[in-house]
Amino acid sequence: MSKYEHVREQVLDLLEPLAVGAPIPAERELSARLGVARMTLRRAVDDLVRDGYLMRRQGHGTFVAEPKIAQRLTLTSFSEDMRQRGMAPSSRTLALEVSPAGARLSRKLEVSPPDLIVMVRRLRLADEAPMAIEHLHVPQRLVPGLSAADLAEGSFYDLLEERYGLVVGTGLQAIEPTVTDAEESEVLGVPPHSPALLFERVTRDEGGTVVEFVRSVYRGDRYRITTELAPQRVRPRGRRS
Amino acid sequence: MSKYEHVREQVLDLLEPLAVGAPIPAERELSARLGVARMTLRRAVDDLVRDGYLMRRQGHGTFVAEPKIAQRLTLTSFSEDMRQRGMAPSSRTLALEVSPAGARLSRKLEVSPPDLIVMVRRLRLADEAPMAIEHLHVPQRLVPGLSAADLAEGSFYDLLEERYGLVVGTGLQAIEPTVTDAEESEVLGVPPHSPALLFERVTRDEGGTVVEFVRSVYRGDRYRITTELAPQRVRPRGRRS
DNA sequence: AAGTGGTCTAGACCACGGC
DNA sequence: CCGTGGTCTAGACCACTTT
Repeated sequence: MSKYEHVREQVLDLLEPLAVGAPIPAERELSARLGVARMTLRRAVDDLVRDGYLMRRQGHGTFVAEPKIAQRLTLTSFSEDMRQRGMAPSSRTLALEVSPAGARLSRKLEVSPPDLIVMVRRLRLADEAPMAIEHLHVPQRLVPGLSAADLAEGSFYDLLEERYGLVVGTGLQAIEPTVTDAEESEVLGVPPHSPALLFERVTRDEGGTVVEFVRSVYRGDRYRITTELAPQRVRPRGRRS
Repeated sequence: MSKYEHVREQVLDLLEPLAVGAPIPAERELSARLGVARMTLRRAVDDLVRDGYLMRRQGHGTFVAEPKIAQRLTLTSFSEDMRQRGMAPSSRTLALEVSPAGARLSRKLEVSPPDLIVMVRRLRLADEAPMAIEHLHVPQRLVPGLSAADLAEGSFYDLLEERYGLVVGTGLQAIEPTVTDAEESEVLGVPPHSPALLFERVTRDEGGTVVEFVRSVYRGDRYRITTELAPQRVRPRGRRS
């Protein structure tokens, strides 16, 4: 772990017991206390400010920020997402089968069409009420021995890391509006043709290998996306390809 | 303009003629050439990497990145958003009226209920085809003399800055799925009850004053959100309020 | 071994806010 | 005025990749 990451953890520990709005020690003092250069401390604090833990006021000080109203759109599992929203996540596996990828899936997963894919259909619940239907696709080669029981509890990403050594790196996600079809309405317990959000996500590990393709339908009446927007700083411009 | 911002502009100029994948000069050389410390150059390059213009490979070099597949969810105007998507934005004002804020709007805009609000209903087009309906609400005090003609062309944010000296700072946006009602379907030219995205945004200037509340309905068949997701680095934890 | 980006330092000066 | 965060410097060493 780099020094500034370590400092970030220390500052998190320091601000934890503080009330919202309370100041943390001045940068010069804190860097001395932690035994690092001020630049190193600032790098850590920069991160915490970006993540909404702290707020700076020039010429005044650095303060504990309001608890995040809006979490950033970040690469997180359903489980973690729900916990951040203050709900208890759970899951019910509706189907699990293994079959060849085929044309469309093989492109998404960057494998050969005949390669075997584990396909899982899961109902996702928050506080015991249906929240989303998830279609998960993972190349079988990456997760040998994966069973329905493995998916019953806990985060899939944690499982990937702990059992298979796959650390999630980046993801590309598309979001569009849709309405539920008859089957989705039934499973989610909403009227037919209810507004819903369709998520499609391709996730890669740290090495760039595609580890999953997920297609999820979220109930529109229970799920909304809230984001805090920053102004874009860089002037827009065209670029050659 | 700070030095590193100036450096960022210079680096942008430098990489503009380069093809995707081409390397830019090494950091030590480039910082010398631009007459700044390496740390200052790095701060500028950090920004450009975060914004997807450049890509670093440790021990190898820094390279011109692929044109962004996914723009970040950033505080940008409709005009800019459409240009980034490669379409030509335009606008048609459907209605403009001034009336008291009332209970709900006064909360959103953080003004008194009797305060006058400029309310604008606009059809937003991309490549001459309807894309969204926008309901814009701005306290009249902030934009005296605003007329429908002002909104016909150009970005509203540019207008705010140039004529009224209001620089957009942060925004809080909520996104949820919906279906078009009869009137929206008519104006947007889509079948009734088509999937659509509902955006609600509250925007503040740099001083924290609310400058606008916008409620927009986007066609689901023409508009999708694509985001690149980064793993969350900071451990999640509870915090007192 | 040489060259690259990644991190860290100790210090300087500037800009801003409150007293 | 003083203390705060904001920026910038010149140099050092580390980690990684390629030759």
